[in-house]
Amino acid sequence: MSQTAMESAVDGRITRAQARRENRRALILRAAVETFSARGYHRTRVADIIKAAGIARGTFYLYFESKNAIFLELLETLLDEFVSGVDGVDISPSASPVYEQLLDTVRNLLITAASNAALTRIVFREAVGLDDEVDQKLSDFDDRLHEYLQQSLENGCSMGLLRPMDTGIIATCILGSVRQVLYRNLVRQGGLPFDVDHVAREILEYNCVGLMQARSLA
Amino acid sequence: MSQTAMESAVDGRITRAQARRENRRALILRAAVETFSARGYHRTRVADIIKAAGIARGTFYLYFESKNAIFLELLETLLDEFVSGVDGVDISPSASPVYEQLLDTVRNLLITAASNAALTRIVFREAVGLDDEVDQKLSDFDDRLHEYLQQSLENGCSMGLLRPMDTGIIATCILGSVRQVLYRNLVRQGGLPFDVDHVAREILEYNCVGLMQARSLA
Amino acid sequence: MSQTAMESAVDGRITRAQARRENRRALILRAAVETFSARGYHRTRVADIIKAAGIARGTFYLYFESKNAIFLELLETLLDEFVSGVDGVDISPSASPVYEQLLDTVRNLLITAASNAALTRIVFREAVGLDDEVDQKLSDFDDRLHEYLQQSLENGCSMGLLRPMDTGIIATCILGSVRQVLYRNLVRQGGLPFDVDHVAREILEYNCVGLMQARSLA
Amino acid sequence: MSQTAMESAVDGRITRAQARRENRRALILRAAVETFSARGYHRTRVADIIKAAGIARGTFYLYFESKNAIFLELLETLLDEFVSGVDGVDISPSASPVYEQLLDTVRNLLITAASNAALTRIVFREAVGLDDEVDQKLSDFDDRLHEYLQQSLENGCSMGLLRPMDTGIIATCILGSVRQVLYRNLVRQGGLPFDVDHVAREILEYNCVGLMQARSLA
DNA sequence: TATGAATGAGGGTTCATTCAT
DNA sequence: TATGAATGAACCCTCATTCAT
Repeated sequence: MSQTAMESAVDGRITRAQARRENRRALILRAAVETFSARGYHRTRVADIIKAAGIARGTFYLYFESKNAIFLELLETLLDEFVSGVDGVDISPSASPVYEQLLDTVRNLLITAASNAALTRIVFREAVGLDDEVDQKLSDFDDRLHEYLQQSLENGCSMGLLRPMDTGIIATCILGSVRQVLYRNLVRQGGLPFDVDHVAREILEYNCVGLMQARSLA
Repeated sequence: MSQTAMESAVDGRITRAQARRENRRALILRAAVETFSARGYHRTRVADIIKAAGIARGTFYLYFESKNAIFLELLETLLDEFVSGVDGVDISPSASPVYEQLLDTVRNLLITAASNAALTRIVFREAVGLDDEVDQKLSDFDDRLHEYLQQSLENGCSMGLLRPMDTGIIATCILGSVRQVLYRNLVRQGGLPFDVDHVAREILEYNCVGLMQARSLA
Repeated sequence: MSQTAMESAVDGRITRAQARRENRRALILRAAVETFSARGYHRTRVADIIKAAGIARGTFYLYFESKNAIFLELLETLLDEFVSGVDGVDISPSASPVYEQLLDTVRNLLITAASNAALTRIVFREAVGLDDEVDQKLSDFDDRLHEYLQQSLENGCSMGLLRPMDTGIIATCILGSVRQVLYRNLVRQGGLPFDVDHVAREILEYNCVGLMQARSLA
Repeated sequence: MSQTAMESAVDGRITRAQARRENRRALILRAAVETFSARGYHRTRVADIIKAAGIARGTFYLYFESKNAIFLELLETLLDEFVSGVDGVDISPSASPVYEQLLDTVRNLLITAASNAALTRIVFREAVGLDDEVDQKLSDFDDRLHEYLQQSLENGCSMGLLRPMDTGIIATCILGSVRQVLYRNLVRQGGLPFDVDHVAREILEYNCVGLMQARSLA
């Protein structure tokens, strides 16, 4: 056997081992998602996760440093997915209108949440207040969305597309309206599938024109 | 000493004892609010509360059945205050306009939250997922507000004051927008005082007319 | 008022105060008997006793040093009554036959037990193993009865009235047979009244016929 | 390694693990017997048992649900041993005489007690009054023995072997006589070994001679 | 790597007793 | 003397993490 062949054999072995390891990690992560989602962080014991994953106690700690660590990883994964669905606002002439971009963002958030229902449920249920690191991550995520929204709003205002407003407060309102809809659909209604498009349109309509009857001459 | 005098003396003693007891309860409740607010429910040990209250271990259990019970009582107190600020919608001709009533409700929620900052912080931070009873109470509260809002919206629609909409979703949006503002002001910004009136107006404006510049020809 | 009169007045006051005190003690003792009897020593809390007696917590400790002390006093009372029912064996010609004396003793034990049902129940249920002092008192009582019986048996043997036997073991048997009957009647059967005479005769028949020299002509 | 070899290796591992577990359980049970026997149930803390067993706190709960559970198991073990020594009465012509069967039963009880001295001591000292489940178990045991004895007595009476009697009371007497002898030998005399055969014969002599039909020429 | 028995810090609750009124 | 609020030592049990196999 040539050295090259040997190397690649070794590589193959390593690769296969790594794949095995990744599969195992994924297995445990899935089990953790289910368990955390069903029982909440504090009521979930490591024993529950390993039972759901069908692994031994010690094995858990070969893949994750602690119960807190696996939760943190799940949280990061979800937030990353959310963030990746939020594109920066493009105000170049060739770009789609700002409100179209906002619509896309809302839709992305809804879709991400819907396809990560269990995970989202955990975060909404009780990620806040767990520990300082978790709190920080959520705060950062919130801040990031908030800043993005506020910037978008300010751009819209200065371009005359949006009415004058306290962009800090309104950005918070927008975030909250979306967040609450997610919460109600995922946590409260037991994760039943919902009409993403309809919901997104309602949210957008609500955000753009508010509640009142169109004022012809306002 | 006449019998009447004796009786009132006894009454006095009873009243004083009751007052003492109430004071004591209040003392412990205050200590609990501080501790829960600062450290969160799970990281708060009974030891922390009694240290903050300056009482002995056993004394705590003289006034509250358990750590969970005192939390539940705090939660109820807060939710009751919130609920009491939400009046039913009055659509009689002599009543103020529906949007005025909504404005009052928003203001009331903001004020209640601001004057119970620590308590509100606890509820927002981690009341959800604590235990089934707490979850139920919070859900009920949410549902109550949601129903009230949805009913108001439907009234507004049928009276032609509001545009047609999916009142279920929009009620959720409204709730979320207010909730998020509270969260940001109380939890994130460390409870710094904020301009309730300004915030309420912004929220209302946001809810009523949305984000967009007035559409002259819609 | 003469000095003598005053003194006797004072005496009267003292006497009346003492009477009051004794009544109070008796009240608490009765309450303790009921509670201990119903729930057992360990499951009885001081709170139960004072509730049954209708007195305040602190009052209890004005009359008894501790929960253990009141139990000890009850125990002593009962054992004293039992002991007083056991007369020394009289073998003088003018005395009634030994087996008559034994019969009386058994009857006395039964009667004492029946008229102190609750108290006896406590002692049978769990006086043993409570603490060293209680154990000692019970052991002493047991020893005393045992010795008395053994002596009686030896007398009977040496007088040719009883068959030869290991008086130590047999004394124990006799004690046990009586004890078990009490236990069954008082503890197990809920303290329903029982026919003392019938039971005593059966016990005696059981014991005596077994112990006596063969009855050639019965 | 052949599949069969592998399987047996696995079996071996499982068996060894089970054996280890059983040993461990037995170790803790022994420690518990010692501690309960020496200090009594209530004065025994779980800390005492684990110190005696040389294990950690948590380990205890790996093998037993609670302090109460381990006591219950000890109790059951002992009562089972006692019960297994009590054979049903056989009145067929080929069977040994009824009184021989009773003799065996007494002997068995004595032997079981003697070889489980510490355990028996606990049960005698304070099993009664511990909790409802324990009480029930002891009552059931008592009832079982009592019924067995009463049935035996009735058989003996109807066969003309025994004199007429109140079999309920007399069964109680017999039980008590044996019980008291056990108590005296195991609890009071510190568990010093005793001459089982001699004691059994004395008990039997005491019981049988008393129960039998009058012996005309004995 | 996989296992699961062992660990022990941690925390909630009870209840006999004390003491200021 | 009577009260009952206050005390705090005592003790059971859980569960995240470690480690020998």
